Amino acid sequence: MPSILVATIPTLCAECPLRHTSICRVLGQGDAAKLEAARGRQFSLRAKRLLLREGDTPNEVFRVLSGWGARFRVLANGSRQILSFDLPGDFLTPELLCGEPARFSKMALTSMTLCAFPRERTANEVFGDPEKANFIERLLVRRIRDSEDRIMMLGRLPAAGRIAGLVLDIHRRLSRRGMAAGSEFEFPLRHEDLADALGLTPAHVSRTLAALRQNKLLEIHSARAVILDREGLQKLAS
Amino acid sequence: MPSILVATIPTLCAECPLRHTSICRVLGQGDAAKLEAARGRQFSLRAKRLLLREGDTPNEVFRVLSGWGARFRVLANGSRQILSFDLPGDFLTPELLCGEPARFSKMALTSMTLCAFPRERTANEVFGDPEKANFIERLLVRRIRDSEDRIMMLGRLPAAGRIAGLVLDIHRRLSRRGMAAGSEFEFPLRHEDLADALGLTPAHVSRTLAALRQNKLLEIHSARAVILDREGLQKLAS
DNA sequence: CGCTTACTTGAACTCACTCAAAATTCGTGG
DNA sequence: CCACGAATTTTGAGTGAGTTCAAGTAAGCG
Repeated sequence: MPSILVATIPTLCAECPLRHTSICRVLGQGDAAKLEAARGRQFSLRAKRLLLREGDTPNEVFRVLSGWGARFRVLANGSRQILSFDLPGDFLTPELLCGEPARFSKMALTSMTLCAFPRERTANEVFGDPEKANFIERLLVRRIRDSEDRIMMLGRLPAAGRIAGLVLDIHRRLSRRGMAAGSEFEFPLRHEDLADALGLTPAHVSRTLAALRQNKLLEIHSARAVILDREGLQKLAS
Repeated sequence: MPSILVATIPTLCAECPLRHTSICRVLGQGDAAKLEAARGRQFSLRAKRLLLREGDTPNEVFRVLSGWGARFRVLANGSRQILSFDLPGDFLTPELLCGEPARFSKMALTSMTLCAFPRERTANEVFGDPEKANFIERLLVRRIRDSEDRIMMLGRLPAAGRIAGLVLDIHRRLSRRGMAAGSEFEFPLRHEDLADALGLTPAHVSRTLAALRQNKLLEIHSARAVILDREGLQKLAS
């Protein structure tokens, strides 16, 4: 076991760039002190560590401050299906607010920093107020939409289209958070992660990415992605 | 245009076997008169008719009294991806309660009978009361779960496993409603419907069903399905 | 009974997989 | 800063599951 670890200096909510968005806006309502009071611990997680195991009923929910994660399930035959990726700023596990056991695991893909919120207190806070409940409602509806987009991709698109769709989706999510410089952005996913999300094998992901690069559509190099031809990708992902 | 049509005698809520379940329980709370007041028209729909077109913002939501339907989207290349099947008793389009435009179409696969509820009034009724809102919340969470099950199937299972998983899922849903006689039940889906839901072609669905039949796992004949080996199917669908 | 729709089956093909080895990149410790 | 080992990516050859296209068969339905 290697020596550890960054003694993280917790970010104060008052100084957090994310405090006006997502769950933090809902819980803080513009008041940093109130938000700080709602928040639990803040902590880091190294790559490949599990944040949550299928069947767990965690007593915290989270917000991602930095780093990428994956939500996945493992089949009987041992293969992994990634259901979604967790990006910086995401509020994690709205579906676990009610205290049901998780139907999925969550793993850090890069090292991550997370803010934790006590589950039960947060649930009470949120479901006690129709307007706040509406926020969760929207999150759930968005997750349905995203799942169904994925179903479309898996059911009806060839490998190149699936990759195009996923990359565009991630780019859109990062852009909205100001985390993409135009068409270029961080992209720490390994081929194996892409494969497990898209129903492919790492080898075929490699070949397909090579083809996309050759056709001047998309470049992925050393944990960065560059969209060269948005139109073209969009067409592939119809 | 063929001559029409069954002058349906509307089922009275007081006599409806579904009145104590799902949305009808929520809206009626045991009082048939109250439910009758909440309900709008009741009507029939012939097979292949659209109930809803992608982009629509319908001013009604529905409950299926009888018949099967499909929720689907159509890709640029014209291919159809079925996202889910609507069975008798299902409450349709909880995600449209809020008045957002539909991201999918809905079609009757067999002839259907539906009860309509005015959307806006129902939404107010439901979201005004935390307990009722909770019902919708659960529906949404279940839909997420179902979508993610489908993602698993499409991403990681071969054709036989996908079919096994879908048939077991439908059997489970029908059983809960008392609509399956043990391991035998109505199954009006065409091979094309299965194919469009499972990311396959009708030809391959036919071949795979033949194999399942040969292995004494599952028989589908003239709109009926018989589960011969539940264990075996479950294993295929891991 | 005839027509349409759905299902089955065959042959050729293709996309993606498997298995394996080579090349590259990354992380770590010296 | 370099060197080493581990992880990841690339590439190749062979295979297989599922597709496409087409023809033939069976099953509903008016």
